[in-house]
Amino acid sequence: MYALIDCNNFYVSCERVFRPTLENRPVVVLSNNDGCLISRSDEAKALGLKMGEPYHLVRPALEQHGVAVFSSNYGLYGDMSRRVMQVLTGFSPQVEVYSIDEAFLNLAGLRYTAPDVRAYALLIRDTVQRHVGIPTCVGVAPTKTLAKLANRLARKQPLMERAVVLATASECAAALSQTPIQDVWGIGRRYAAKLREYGIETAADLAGQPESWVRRQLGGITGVRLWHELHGHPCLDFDPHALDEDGCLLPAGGRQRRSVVCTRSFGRPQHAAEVLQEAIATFACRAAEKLRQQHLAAHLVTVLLGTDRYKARSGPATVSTTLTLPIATNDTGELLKAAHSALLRLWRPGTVYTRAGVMFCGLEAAGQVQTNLFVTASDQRNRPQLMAAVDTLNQRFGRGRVSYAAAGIASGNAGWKGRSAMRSDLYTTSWEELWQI
DNA sequence: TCTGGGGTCCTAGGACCC
DNA sequence: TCTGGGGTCCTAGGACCC
Repeated sequence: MYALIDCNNFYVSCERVFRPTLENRPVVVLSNNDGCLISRSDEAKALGLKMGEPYHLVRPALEQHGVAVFSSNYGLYGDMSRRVMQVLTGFSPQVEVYSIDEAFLNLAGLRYTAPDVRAYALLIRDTVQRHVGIPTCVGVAPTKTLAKLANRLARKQPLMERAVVLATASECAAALSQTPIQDVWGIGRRYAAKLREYGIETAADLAGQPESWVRRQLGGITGVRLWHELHGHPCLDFDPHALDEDGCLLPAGGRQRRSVVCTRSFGRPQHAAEVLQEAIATFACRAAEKLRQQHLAAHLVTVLLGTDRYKARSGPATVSTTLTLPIATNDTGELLKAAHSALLRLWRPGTVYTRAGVMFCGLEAAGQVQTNLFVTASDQRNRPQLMAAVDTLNQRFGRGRVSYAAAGIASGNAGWKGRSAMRSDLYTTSWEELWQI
């Protein structure tokens, strides 16, 4: 049996922990650049506000209804997430962190410290609420896909009872027939529309089709796995995170990451090469930091430039180019050089860009990098120590405290930087912004 | 003026190898 | 009538997740 614990309206719930007066009031959190609505309280959902709606379009309605609005504060959400996951490690030795706000627990072979599975699920829920202040839903079932489905059903329950267990075949069957096809994990908008054309409206309808038909319609093996999962046969990997001696989750999961990305929309559209160069350098520095944090090195560097997605145009909205480095690296200096030449290859005078980004692929474990015949040891001497020193300083004194000049001087008026006008404080991770009572 | 960011997996087709 | 078998790597495109 797997349990899926999912935080309710996670970003909004994080804001409410530190602003309890926002309980029972409509609250929304915006995406980067204050662009879209990406988290809504139940009250905000009841007002008809939709996921992903552009802020500038719904702003009058938000003001009219007195909705509390926050820019996103990933420093805070990341730390709250870490706390939630930490609590979950007390309920199973096998925790798979699936996203910032949800995790799977493997319950196989556990002796519950509760009368039955449902009581255990509720105990998990109550403990997260009490220790971290975040409300959750718990779904328990024989496969991850069914646990997802159980979790969705739990969301409809009264606040204190949000746990659903699907143990028997009849419980699973009832849950399948209650679930609209578009709510099944792995069925997105396209597949849902396609399946509805064949008269498939619920998860039960899909499970009732022959396996071969599902294979043909739903992208081959992916569809077959989904079908078996709905029938209660686990097909998806469970990748528990390793725990250290203190029971803390180690950052790297079972499998190695495939790519590390940093992309941003600009506060205002940009065309000048020097400005784009500064933005790209900033993103490359940030992504290189992430590489080192995860002990990875990259040998493919991709730079992306995006134009207005919502304007009529000829040609693609995003252009990109990739450079291959002879040897994988996580040295910011080398990655900056590569990103810079990729940018020069891509940039066209007179074009107005609204977004840009840097992507590192071809990842290898740092320290086990395949080298080549023509590299001499002195090329690399002291560079890892330099990077480690830069990272240590920035960790201790704040991000960007020590930086490359190519990334620009923090003047605060760089037009490419995104808006974030309504960000709450970093209550739990910054000495300057500690929660004040 | 104004519409996010960061990921994953799978398939098909082409080019190439022995 | 009629042209093998078994592979790898890369790219583009499509779908999905939160």
